[in-house]
Amino acid sequence: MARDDDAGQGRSLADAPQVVLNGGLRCASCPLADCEGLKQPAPELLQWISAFRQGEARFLRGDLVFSQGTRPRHLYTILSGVLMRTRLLEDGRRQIINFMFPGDFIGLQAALDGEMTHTVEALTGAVLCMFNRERFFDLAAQQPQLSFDLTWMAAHEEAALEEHIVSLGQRNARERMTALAVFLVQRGMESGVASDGLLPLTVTQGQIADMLGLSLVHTNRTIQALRRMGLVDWTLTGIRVPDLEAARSFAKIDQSPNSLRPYI
Amino acid sequence: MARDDDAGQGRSLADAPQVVLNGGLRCASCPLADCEGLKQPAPELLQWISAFRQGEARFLRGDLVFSQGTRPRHLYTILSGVLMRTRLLEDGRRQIINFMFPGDFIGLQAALDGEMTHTVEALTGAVLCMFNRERFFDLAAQQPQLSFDLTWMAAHEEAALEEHIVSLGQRNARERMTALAVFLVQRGMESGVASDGLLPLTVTQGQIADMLGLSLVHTNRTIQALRRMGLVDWTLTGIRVPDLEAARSFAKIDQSPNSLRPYI
DNA sequence: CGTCTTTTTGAACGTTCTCAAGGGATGTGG
DNA sequence: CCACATCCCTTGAGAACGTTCAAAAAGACG
Repeated sequence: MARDDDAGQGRSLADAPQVVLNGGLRCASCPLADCEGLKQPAPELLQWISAFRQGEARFLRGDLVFSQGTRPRHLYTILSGVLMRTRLLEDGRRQIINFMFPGDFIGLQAALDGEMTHTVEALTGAVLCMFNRERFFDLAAQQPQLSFDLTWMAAHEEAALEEHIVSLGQRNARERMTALAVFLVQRGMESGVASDGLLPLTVTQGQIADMLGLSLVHTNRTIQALRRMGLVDWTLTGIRVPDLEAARSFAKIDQSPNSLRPYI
Repeated sequence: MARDDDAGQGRSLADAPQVVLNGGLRCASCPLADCEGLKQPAPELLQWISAFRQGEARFLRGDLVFSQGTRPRHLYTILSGVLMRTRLLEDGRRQIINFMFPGDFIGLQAALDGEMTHTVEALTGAVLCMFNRERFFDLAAQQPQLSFDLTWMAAHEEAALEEHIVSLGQRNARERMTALAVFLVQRGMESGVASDGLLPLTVTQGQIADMLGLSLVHTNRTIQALRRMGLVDWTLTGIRVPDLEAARSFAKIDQSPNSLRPYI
């Protein structure tokens, strides 16, 4: 309802991202190792991962990591940066499905099915850890803990989408936007990207509109309303939620007890 | 927006469902073995499953299999029947997340996290195959194929929710309802529950409203509109979509190539 | 036959959308 | 340094879609 075009301001898939074959950071110095919100892999699993990883890929804001309908050759773990998953209807309407933070695994669905049902676009500069898609599951079969973690991640992504469905189905514009802001800030804090109720992240109002299923105009008015109410201050440069508890109660979010998130 | 109460017309969780310990059908005569839409487990996996299963549980329409906020002791595979997953907000608003058909696995998220984030309710009489939650993952670790199937199922459920998010975010009432009808009929045909564009299934308009995030009144008017248009004929006793292709094109659904669904 | 649930209808109201236009910031080329 | 283009945000006003309240009709069930 909001989008005219937009997607693809950055380099498209055709322009290869900057790839560093195994020369980049090794797992021993993985930036995710310091992240508090993450469950660190056991030494032997780490070793396996280390042997399997192919290198890193760097993307700029606006770059597409995957494109809906294509068959990707790689799987990725986000080392740094924030990305989003979007889905296009034939007539150009666009829906943002979810956002992805450091530690998240990208491409699981494609790895199983072959063809992407959505597009993944970088919202900030991003560094991803590359894996080969072909051999992934054969090798995963030898690592029960890894299979378990994969299942865990898929199940939790599902839970996040559930929450999102509740938002779209039952909440009005203000509640919806508040719920999204709280979700993002919280998720950012778990990933060490946000702190103190502030997540520095460039999201345009057009993108917010596509995430919430609202028109651009109404999105703008809702942002202003929440700002006046002191609940959420969302600007081009970041999201601030001064009182998370107040925001949660306003949007009727029930705080889910979050266990430690594994990563690969 | 629609619900007053409703949930729990049947027996609640307190009233135990009818449970048949291993006396019921054995895997050798599993009703799912004949289902065309399902990928049959390999013999050795089947044997493992057979040893692990605890029996069957039978539920009536309206019975709750799981209740939001509780810690279930069992996991289930649906042998027959149709169920739905719903989520309640504090203030009583309810959102139906998805429907579940024979072959679907129930309780994965709870198995990982302990606490249910949603309720599962039987829409028809249902027979479920019971597994013990505690030992499930220990044993699954010994069956790589099983781990893979679990990941597959979680990833695909995620894809279904994605589609649902697109509906809620981007489609208007008519498109939304058409998309849901097509999804259900198609899913029913894969499970052998529906045929010829007709799915016999008792869903009240109140439930449809909660699934689509619409008010009861508007749901009713939308049903009538779609009936007049000859696209979807949805009554208390079933859903009929005379021309699936026309309906798909109206709702802008891109036919996803569906691979065979595994089950446990 | 009476009760309960579900569907249907009317009418007023409110949220959200669309159309239309203007303004601020940033960047590029002349 | 200015002119122009682009992107994003902002505002106004009317229309459309969807909600709420209220009540009645139609089925389902014992």
